Parts: sequence; structure tokens; C-alpha cells
Amino acid sequence: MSATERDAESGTRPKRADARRNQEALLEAAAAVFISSGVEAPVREIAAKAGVGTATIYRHFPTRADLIVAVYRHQVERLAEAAPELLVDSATPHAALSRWIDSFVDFVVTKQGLAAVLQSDDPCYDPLHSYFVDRLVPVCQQLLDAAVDAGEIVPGQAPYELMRAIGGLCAGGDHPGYDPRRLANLLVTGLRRSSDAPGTLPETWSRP
Amino acid sequence: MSATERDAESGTRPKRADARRNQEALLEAAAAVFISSGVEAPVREIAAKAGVGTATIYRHFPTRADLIVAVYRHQVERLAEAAPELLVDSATPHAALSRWIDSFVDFVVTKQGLAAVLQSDDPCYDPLHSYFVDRLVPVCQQLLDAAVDAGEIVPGQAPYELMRAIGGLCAGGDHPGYDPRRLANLLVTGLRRSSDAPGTLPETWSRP
Amino acid sequence: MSATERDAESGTRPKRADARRNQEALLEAAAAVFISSGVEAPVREIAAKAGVGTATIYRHFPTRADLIVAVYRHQVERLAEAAPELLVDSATPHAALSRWIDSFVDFVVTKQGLAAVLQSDDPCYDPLHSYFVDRLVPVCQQLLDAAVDAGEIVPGQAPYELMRAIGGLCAGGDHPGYDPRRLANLLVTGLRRSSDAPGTLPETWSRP
Amino acid sequence: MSATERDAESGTRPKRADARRNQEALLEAAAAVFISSGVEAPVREIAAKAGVGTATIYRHFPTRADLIVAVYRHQVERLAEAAPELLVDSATPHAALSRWIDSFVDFVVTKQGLAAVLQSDDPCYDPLHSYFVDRLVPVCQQLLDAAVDAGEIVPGQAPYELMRAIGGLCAGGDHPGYDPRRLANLLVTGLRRSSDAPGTLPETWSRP
DNA sequence: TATGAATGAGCATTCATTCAT
DNA sequence: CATGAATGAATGCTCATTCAT
Repeated sequence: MSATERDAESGTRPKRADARRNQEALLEAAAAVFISSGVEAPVREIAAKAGVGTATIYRHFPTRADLIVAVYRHQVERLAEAAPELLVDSATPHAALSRWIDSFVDFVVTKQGLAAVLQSDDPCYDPLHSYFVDRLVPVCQQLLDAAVDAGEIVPGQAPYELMRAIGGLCAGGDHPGYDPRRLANLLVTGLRRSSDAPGTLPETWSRP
Repeated sequence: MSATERDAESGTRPKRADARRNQEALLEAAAAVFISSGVEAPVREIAAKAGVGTATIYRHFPTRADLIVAVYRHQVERLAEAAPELLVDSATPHAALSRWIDSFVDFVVTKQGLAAVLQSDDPCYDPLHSYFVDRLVPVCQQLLDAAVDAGEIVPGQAPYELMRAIGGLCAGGDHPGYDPRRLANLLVTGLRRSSDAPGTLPETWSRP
Repeated sequence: MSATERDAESGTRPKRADARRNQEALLEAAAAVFISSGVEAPVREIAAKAGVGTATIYRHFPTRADLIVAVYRHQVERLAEAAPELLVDSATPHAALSRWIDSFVDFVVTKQGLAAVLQSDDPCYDPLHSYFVDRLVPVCQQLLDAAVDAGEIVPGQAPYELMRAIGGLCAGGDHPGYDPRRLANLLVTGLRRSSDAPGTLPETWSRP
Repeated sequence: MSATERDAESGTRPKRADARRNQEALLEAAAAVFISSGVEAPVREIAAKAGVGTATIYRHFPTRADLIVAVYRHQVERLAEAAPELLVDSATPHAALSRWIDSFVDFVVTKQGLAAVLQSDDPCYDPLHSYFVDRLVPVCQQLLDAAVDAGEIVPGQAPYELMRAIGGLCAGGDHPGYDPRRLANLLVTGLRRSSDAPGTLPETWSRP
């Protein structure tokens, strides 16, 4: 009989309940601390906020990346799931892409330091990168493909590259007048087929 | 004859020789370390690389911001001075802007962590921010103005915001397939007057 | 049964045993080091002597003032509590005052650097000052008042000033022939009503 | 022919003039810095204030003690020379002692950190101690002797001990209400023959 | 299983002193 | 003889991680 089965049967396993409660307290606390002090906030701060010992964090989330993934999983999932609806609801695939990028910006920009971590080369964040890539890159690819198929944007834009760029752009911070949404959409606008007005705009900026 | 006069005449500078050599060694070492370990690398590492004591760094560059500014001053100046020539040499102001952005990207992208520092809120970096802003924002403004005047891009794009965005975008790093130049130019392309082909592309994504 | 309850019952305190042992080792080590190297001895030295890491000190005593207070708390308390008994046991209030000053001198003179720190303006020592003032000034005041009421000494001597003076006087050190007790009592003797022999001694030196 | 003689003859030795000028600038600067930052102020601060290199300080004053002695020599001399006059001018030897102590207090109390240094055990300050002791202790002894001979104070008070006590007492600082002059004189008052009113005051405070 | 105490490496920074110029 | 650049040891403090209870 597995622990899970026993749980399902009795429902009286206090330990498990404790653990789950801890896990949730931890996620809440981490989310709060991530916002106030960034995703690289000291472990102790998170533990203190959650009212648990530091080692408890390590038990539940061996690496910081695990914790970050757990904290943002819901939002990442929602982001991933939103794409199909957007494709249906929007006037054009490009509009869907644009709106999805908006959501992505909203997500990244509110997480102090998330963008920085996503750009970090530190291997300790590899699981974090993997999760984001696995979950969001296909979705972004889908949106890009749709827009390409509709002839709205030029083909060939790698979704990972685009998201990475937008991530970096979101790291700009809260400075007054800095509008990550607008800037991200500038990027997406830049993808538009310049052949909208064929021949009129020489690609003067193209690099050799 | 004062020491200063002798210096001016002979160029021997008896006292300063060591100091200048050290200063240069320091700048070289710092540049190298900034690339390998980022601009927030430990002072000790830079000192070790330069073969000097740590205090020597503090003598020449009291704050880290001073050191960073010194290391990049030449390149920033070249960047600032390049704009007028680009305006003359390029087919259109937009092309000049695009090429200048290329140079800016080339500059930022090779400095590990520079983008991050430029985005930091830490007041210790204020002098660094000031220097970059004072030196480059007017130049970027000039290029933007020219492109606006030529009817190539929409008006109203703040140069600081644009540069900040590009800075963040450059923080994307060295990942294979990540092309900051192209992405930055996507941004600039996004600024183009969509009226190039008036009416053809509904601005479905435009923000309120 | 919670850990707290178990503690209350058995006194085993499974968790705190180590911590308490360390705390005590720390206090002992600090006391020893304070004597040999003064109360401003490097944190590392105390940690080494106690056989703990430096951070352990910071855990138990976030500031140096905390550590100093903890080290001397017992002695300060004894000093504070001794006054009432002295007033009862001594022939006169002045004698009680004198004996209390003796104890105060004994306390201060054995703590290398304590006097200096008590005189320091560094705000980091404010809590230390406060503790000493809060605990000892009222006691000294009480003794002074009693002596004044008995007509033994002139009124108006601020206890804080007196203690500060004695503190400084104790900083004289261990030099042979230097007798802080005697000197401090000279001070207290100086407070005596000169009207012991009214009119005989012109107060030529009296300050306005 | 000694260097001094040659100087006297020719008066053209620029080097010597420079050196002397430096020495004086140094003394002035040191005096100023000692007041503002204490006698343990960084060497560089003094050098900067004097407009000389740090090594120049070491040339003129190999140790800090040398510098301190030089800075205060004039005032110490005046203090030493004042005693005879005071003995003549004052109504009684005790009054002279008291007034001299006043001057001593005035001297010590205005030198930030001088008292602390005078109490330091650091052998690097031995020359400083020696100078003060050699110059002032005999003077104080003389004043004490006179007062003893006049029957005003009890015999046996070592002058060095008294001065050390007063020095420590002066370290009390600038705190409002802290009056080192008064406290020092309390000490001297304490020396008075209690037999002014013989038998009236039992030496209740005397320690076994 | 949860705890939180302990760890100790790591960092920025200061300063007295020396030495090449 | 004067300079001031270089030194590098010393210190306070933080934080991620481990481990005994």
C-alpha cells in the first residue's frame, strides 16, 4: 500500500497535511517575497515569511529554480493555455500574437528579477529555463506560425529568441515612462511583412 | 621649472609613469574581467588580473561606477561621435538610426552584466547611469528626430526608453541563434510609420 | 504534545541544547577576549576563541553592543541590586555611596576598553549606553540622594556625570600604583559638604 | 661647520627652508586634524590638509607619538612654566594646584582622543607618555608638595596618578552637563585634609 | 519530517607603511 | 629631500547550505 493510497483511504495523515500546508505557505510567501525583494531574495526571508525553517524550503524545493518554477507554474500554465483561445477570439493571428505577448509581458514585468534570472547563464537555473522553454516556446511558435501562415509576419522568427528578447526588455523596470508592453509590441510590429507595401521600404537596416 | 612644466616638455613624467602604467593595466584587466565575469566581478579578481593590490583600484577609481565608466568611456565616446557621420553617410535617417543601434548593440552585448547594471536601481550606479544618459541619449534623440522629420518613423519615441529596451534585449547573452542586432532592429522597424501602406494593416494590437 | 510542552516538562530542550551551549561558550569567550583585547576586539577573535563560526556570533548577538551587554549583564545587575543593601548595611549613606562606587570601579576597571566604549559617540553603542544608564544611573541617584538628605554631601551632583567621570578615571589601566578605587573615592570625598569646617577653607577654586 | 651654522651664515639653503616650512605646515595641519578627527586620525588626512605627501610626515615625525608631541609641545611647555607663577599669584598652594589642574583639563579636554592615547598601553605611544611624564609630573609634584607643606592636603598623592585620573576623566567628552573642570577639582578637593575639622569625619569609606 | 543553529567562504573597504621616482 | 602610488593585511558582515536534534 503506497503512501498515496493510504492518504486517499484515511485522509487522517497529519504529516501529509502539514507538509501540504507548509508547501502552500511556502509558495505564498515566496510569491510575496519575490515581488518585494526579487526572485533572488535570501532564503531566510522567504522562510521567515512562511513561518518555517529554511531547511523546509530545501526539502520541498531542493533548488531555487524549483521554487521559482513552483511559484509561477499556475501563471505559466494560464499563459500557455491562453494561446488557443486568443487565436480564436482575435481578428487576426497577429493580433492574437500581440495580445499573448502582452500577457507575457505582464507576467514577466511584475516579477522582480525574473527576467534577469531567465537570462542568467548560471546552470542552477537550467531547470527554470527548461520549464519556461518547454511550456511556452511551443505556444509562441504556434502563434508565430499562425501569423506567418496568414501572411502577416515574415517567417523565420524563432520563438525562443523572441521571448528572450522580450524578457530582457521587461527587465527595464518600473521607471516612469518605460512601457514594456508597447516596446514588446514594437518588436512584434517589426516582424510584419514589410511587403505590406512591397518595394516601398528598402531594407536599409539589414546587416551583411 | 616646475615638475609640470618638465612633464609638458620632456614627456618623461617621472612620477606618473608607474601610476599611468598601473591605470592602464587596471583598465585592461577590468575590461577583461568584465567580459568574463561581468561588471560586478569582485574587486579582488580585477586586482589580481592587473597584478596590483586591491587598494590600488580604489585609488584610481574610488567607486565601481568610476571604473566602469573609465573602462567604457572610449567606446561610449566613439558611439556618441559616430552619429553625425552616420546621418551623412546613410541613405536615410532611418538607416542611420538603424546602423547606430547596431553599434550600440555591439557595444552592450559584449559587456557581460553591463545591461543589468544599467538597469539596476542601486544608487551607487547613478554616476554610471548619468554618464550613459548624458552622452548617448541626446545622440539617439538626434537620430530619432531626423528619422521623424524624414517621415520614416512615428514621432514620440523617447530615446531613453528605446535604449533601455535595447539594453535589456542585449542582456539575452551569447546563446546560439540569439541575434541582438536583428532584434534591436526589429524594434526600430516597429517604429516605422505604419502608414507606409496606409489602411492595409489594422492596428488591432494597439494599446489604449 | 508540543516541543514546548515537552521542554517545560522534561527540561530536555532537544533543540536548544547546542544553541545554549554555544551561547554560553560565546559569552565566556567574549568575556575572556574583552579582557585580553578589549571590548572592540575583532569578531573573528571571539569566534575563534569560542570555537564557532563568525556568523554564530551575529545570530546570537546581532550587534556588538548586544554582545557587550550580554557579557556584562550579570555584573551590572548585581551592581544595581547591591545599592539597597549597602544603604542598610553602611554606617552612613555616604559610606554606602563610597562602597558602591568601589564596586562600580571594580567592575569597570577589569574590562579593557569598556570605559572607552562607554564614552564613545558611535551610535552603534547607543543600546549599550542606554542599558548602563537605565540600570545604574537611578541607583547612583538613589545613593547620592540619600547622602544629600543626610547632609553628608553637597546637592546637585548628577549621577550620570559622576559615573562618567569614574568610568574615565578607571580607564587609567593597570599601571602599578594607579589605584582607581582610591581616586574614585577622592571624587566622592570631594562632594562632601565643605561646611564640615565652615568658613575655614575659602573656595578659591570654585567655578561659577 | 654644522648645518645649522651654515644656515645662519648664508640663509640661502632652500632645502632647509622648504623643510622648515613643511614642518610648520604639518604641525598646523596636524593640530587642526587632531581637533576635528582626534589624534588617531588617518595619516593621509593630515598630509592632505598640510598639502604634503604622506611620506613627508614620516620623514619629519617617524612615529605618530613624535608628531603628537611636536604638536602639543608648546602648550605642554606653557603648562609646565605656569606652575611657579600660579604658586606666587594664588592665595594658597591648594588654589594654585586647583588652577593648574584647570589649565591641564582645558588642555586635555580640547584634544579629541588625547586622553585615550595617554591611557593607551600601546608601546608606540611610549615616547609620548615619557614626554608628558617628564615635563608635567615634576610640576604637578611641586604643586602637590606645596599644598602638603601648607597643610592643605593630605600627603602621599602621586602626581602621575592624579594626572592620569584627570586625563581619563577628561575623556568624558563634550556631553552637555559634563564639566571636567569641576570634576577634576572635586578630585583635588578630595585631597584636602579632612582634619580641617579634626575627628568630625570618620573615614568611613576607607577600604581595608 | 521539520527545524533553525552553525558554518565559513566571500566581499568591500580602510589604513599604516614602504619605496621607486 | 619630497612625493604619493602601491601594498596587503585586517575587519565587519551576509548568505546559501548542511546537519544534529
